[in-house]
Amino acid sequence: MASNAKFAEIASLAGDPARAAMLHALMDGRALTASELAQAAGIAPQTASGHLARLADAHLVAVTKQGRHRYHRLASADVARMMESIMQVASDLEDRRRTVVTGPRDKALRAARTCYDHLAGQLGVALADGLAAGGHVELSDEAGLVTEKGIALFDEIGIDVAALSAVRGRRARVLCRPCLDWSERRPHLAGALGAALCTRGFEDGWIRRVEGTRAVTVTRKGEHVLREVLGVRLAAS
Amino acid sequence: MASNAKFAEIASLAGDPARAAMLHALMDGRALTASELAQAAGIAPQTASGHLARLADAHLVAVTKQGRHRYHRLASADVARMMESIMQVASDLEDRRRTVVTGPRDKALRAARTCYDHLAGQLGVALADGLAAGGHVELSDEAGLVTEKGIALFDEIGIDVAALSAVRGRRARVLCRPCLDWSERRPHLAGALGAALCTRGFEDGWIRRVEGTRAVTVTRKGEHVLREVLGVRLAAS
DNA sequence: GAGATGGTACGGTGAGGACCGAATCATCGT
DNA sequence: ACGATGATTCGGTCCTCACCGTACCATCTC
Repeated sequence: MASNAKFAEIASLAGDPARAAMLHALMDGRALTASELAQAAGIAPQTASGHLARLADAHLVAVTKQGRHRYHRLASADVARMMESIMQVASDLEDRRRTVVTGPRDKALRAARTCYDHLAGQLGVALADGLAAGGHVELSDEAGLVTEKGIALFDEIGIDVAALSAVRGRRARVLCRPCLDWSERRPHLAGALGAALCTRGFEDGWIRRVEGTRAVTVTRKGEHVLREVLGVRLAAS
Repeated sequence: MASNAKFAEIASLAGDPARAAMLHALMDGRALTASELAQAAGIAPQTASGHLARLADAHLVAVTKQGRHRYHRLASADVARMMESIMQVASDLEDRRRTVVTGPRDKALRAARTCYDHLAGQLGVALADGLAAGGHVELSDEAGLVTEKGIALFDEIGIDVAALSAVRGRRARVLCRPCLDWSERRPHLAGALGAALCTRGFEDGWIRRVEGTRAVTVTRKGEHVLREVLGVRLAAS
């Protein structure tokens, strides 16, 4: 099969530690400059430049030129999904080998972070659990759906579920994808709905980015909304 | 983050052409011997042995010793999903570069093949389309669900949907995962339901494996069942 | 214009690893 | 027990590629 070569090419590109670190840094969905990515990977700018050229050539990252800066971002949601699925296998491996203890530096990341365009970590899982417990979504390891009740709830907070995808069924809509969380090993919300919730959260000030990382913090306002409206039960931090 | 190293390790393992070919050969879900995999990858047995040891160490493949043979299979559905997601990105790349013409040797594979534990290719897509058109499942790019009507239909052909997963909702069940087809670029059925349909197809003689490949053929009986019961419209081959 | 900063080619060095030949171990058939 | 077959280990060769020093191009600032 001809595509075996392409397969190996893609996997190999993601398989270099430096490139993996750069791709990892882009997983929050933002666009970063070449220098920032070089620093994230801990390599010299020239080296990073070479790597980024290869990643762009393979359409793993997209480049936007802006003045003397070149902004790099993940090329598509497909790439992000690929990264997630590799992370899933990698964290499985980590578990089986039972080597490292949870690094204290990861604490903020494990509590709440963005994963490309949606929320992950304990917050992401708690959000998914809360919505599932309230009967607003139904989730399994492999698929998910929004219920009628969920459609009403999301409408309340300004998310038009119908607009998120072509209308299909009447009773329920299929546009919420479960995404196994590598730190919690439980599904959280991804897909169009997960992205919309995350965006809404930033816009309405429920959550805020921690400068320079994928971690996010929940604001006081956010605590209230999450608990009262979305049924999220957050462990005391 | 500590898991970056593991990530790179996994991706790097999948990124070698020889190992990629072996993993590819295992994508039909069967277990193959070391020699068979060596031949599939076009390398000497000693080389394959080394590769397989590394793949097993990273828990990408699982090994079953049986007499003087050692059978290797994909370690988990997670690994298969990872492969699929990489294939997705790789086929995207292939499209954009517009280099190769569809190889004539791939014809059988494009028509109908297994993808780990479910059906793919034109057959897989047509099956998904037929079930969706009949209102038995609802599919989007990111999620899928089985309708009440679908539950009844699958019960008719001997698939107990309730038994496939823990019971959650009443109206619909979420255990059918869409899986983008790399050759058709349309979703087909994966997940527990996709696997069950594929198994049922082999057991009841609707489809048959083509020796030594992932391709499958539809039997005369299968044509009938697919058309009359499942609403599949197959293009004349 | 001159200087500063982000980013990109080019060349050489060094390490990791893919590969196979030869030898060894394990298991099956007779 | 003996040869045949599947599979692994060891040793050595070769090549790819990640990395950075140096030099160069592009853009912004003054």
